[in-house]
Amino acid sequence: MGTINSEKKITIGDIADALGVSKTTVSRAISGKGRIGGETRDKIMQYIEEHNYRPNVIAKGLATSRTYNIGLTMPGDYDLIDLPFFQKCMMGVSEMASSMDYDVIISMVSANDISQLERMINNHKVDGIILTRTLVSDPPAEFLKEHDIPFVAIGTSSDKQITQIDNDHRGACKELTSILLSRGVGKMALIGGNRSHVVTQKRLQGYFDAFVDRGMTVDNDLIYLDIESKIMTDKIVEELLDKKVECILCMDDSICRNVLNKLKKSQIRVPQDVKIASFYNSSMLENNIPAITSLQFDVMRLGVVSCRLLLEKLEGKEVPQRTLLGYEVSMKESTQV
Amino acid sequence: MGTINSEKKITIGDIADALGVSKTTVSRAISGKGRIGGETRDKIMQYIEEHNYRPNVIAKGLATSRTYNIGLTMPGDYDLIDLPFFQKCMMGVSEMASSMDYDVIISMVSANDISQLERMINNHKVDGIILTRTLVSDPPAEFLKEHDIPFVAIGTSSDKQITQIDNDHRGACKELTSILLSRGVGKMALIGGNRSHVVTQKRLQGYFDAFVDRGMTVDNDLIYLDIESKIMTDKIVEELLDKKVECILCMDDSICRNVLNKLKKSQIRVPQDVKIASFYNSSMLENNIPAITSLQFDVMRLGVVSCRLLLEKLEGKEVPQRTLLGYEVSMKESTQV
DNA sequence: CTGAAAGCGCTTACAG
DNA sequence: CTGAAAGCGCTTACAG
Repeated sequence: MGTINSEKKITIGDIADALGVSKTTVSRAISGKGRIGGETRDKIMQYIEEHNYRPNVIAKGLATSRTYNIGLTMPGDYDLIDLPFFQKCMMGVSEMASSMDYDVIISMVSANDISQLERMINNHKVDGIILTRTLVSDPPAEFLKEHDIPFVAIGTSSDKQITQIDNDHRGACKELTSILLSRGVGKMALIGGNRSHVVTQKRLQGYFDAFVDRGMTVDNDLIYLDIESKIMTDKIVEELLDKKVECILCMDDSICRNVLNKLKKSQIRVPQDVKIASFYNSSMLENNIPAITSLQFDVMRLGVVSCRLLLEKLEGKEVPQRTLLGYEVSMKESTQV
Repeated sequence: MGTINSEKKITIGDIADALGVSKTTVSRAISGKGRIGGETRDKIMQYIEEHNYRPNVIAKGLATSRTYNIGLTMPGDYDLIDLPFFQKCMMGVSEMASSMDYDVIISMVSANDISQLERMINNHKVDGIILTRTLVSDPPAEFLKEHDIPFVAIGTSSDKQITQIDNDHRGACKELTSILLSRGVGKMALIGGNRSHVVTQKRLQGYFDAFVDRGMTVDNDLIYLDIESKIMTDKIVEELLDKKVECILCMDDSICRNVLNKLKKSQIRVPQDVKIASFYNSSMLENNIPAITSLQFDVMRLGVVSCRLLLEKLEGKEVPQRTLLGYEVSMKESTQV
């Protein structure tokens, strides 16, 4: 370990001097661009290897006006911070970026404060951006478009100009609903969040798709959206129990948890008295007793793929405007007949 | 918005030309370093304001051999990814960094793979590092020490050379234990995780402190450490019930959840049959029915403070080797007498 | 108080 | 196949 720090920060110039070649030649050996003799290159590469030379990415960036950094937005809202979704995305992004010798800079944004994002752009700290969610009115996306910054978004947007990567929520919801219908679960309620979220619409469509597919009609009285509080959830669950539903489909794990709590308080048993399933997974639900039937999405892959697409975009390649990733349906005790 | 992009990337040279001064002078006006005439400065600052000039941080970095980036390690282990702890730390770090015009680059590390960290350092992408946890044998910390990279660590380490920021776990555990003892809860078990983790030791000490303080003796038969699985937890809970404990103290929220699940399966009521408390908070426990008594730590502040200390260190200031942050004891239904 | 010049460590036409 | 030179956008002794 004494050797590690013995010769510090050797530069392209040092190599050139040591080997009696020009800096240009060294640069070419490293980048692989431009013609260079095989012998010369080998000599240089060997020296680099032996002396553990690492190019200064900052200097390279200044010369090529690139940073080899990509920005990743993370939600700054306090209520979202608990969701492992964003952390898993980040893992995927980081893994892919790292493998391509890029680094990822994070930026906390909320709907009404994108100042961190602005700073990052204005300071020219990144080559491109990954947005970890899409909004109906999307200030971060608007800002990036105005400033001509390459970016991709995890999520779905109606804006055709935005490169999007998302799970196939619609297809997944359709499949889960279908499976339950095929098992004879008829009176099936659906409760979900903000209907102005794109994902809410997708889930709703999937639910409808399943009924249409089987030639059945949806009972609109069993659909409740825009649920925003535990209190609302409690009230709705009571209504649903009065209506004697057989199953409650929850659009996400958070709503599902609230439903489960309410049922517990009301001493209703799952799945004996009512079945439960969730259109989104989380470890919380898996660990529940009974385990909850839910859709499983590979969130880390979402990060990997979106990072790959952004990097391709930065290379000037064409990328598909929308990429849909798969899912799994995980049937558990909570929907057992 | 047409104006936003109309004149792109103006440089210090452009300003100098436009105003008939030298680049040196412009640089001085911006940095505030070196003598400069009031009028000249005002003129330059006004121009900057009007033309929305933003210095190129990369170029500045190359000239000063700084990056204005700090690195933040995040655990790459899949089992830790669900913990909101790291995300909250990140929020705090990001907020402080941003306010000082620094950016934060993330790096996923696990005990047996610090290659991302190495890359970041070798590529000279950051000025310093924040480690979000400490390990008994700590490869990331060792690496940083060898390479002389300034860093601080969130957590506690026996290595006196490491600048550490941590919650006062010992004090907090002592206080919660004390409160319960003072309420007459006598037969109180303690169960926790890996005893080679520093935090486990701190919590254990706090528990002992409380007994010693009140002149009571600890029953070692009620202490179980190195719990690593649900199965172990289940077995231990059974033993504890046989021993007729009045209360089970869980060292963290994850263990606590497993205990609660086991109790539920065994139809043991909380708090009527046995009381429960946790030495660590999480929204999961707050939302539990009944709500669980626990220690509350302000994790975001941990991030803010550690970032502030790192930045001070980078300025060459002396910082305390160890900083302890406060806590709150949150008494809930689960320990009601 | 102000400026010309060198330098940070790389890349890349251009010329040979 | 190789090199001298200019340039990326800043900073900072040094000289005036």
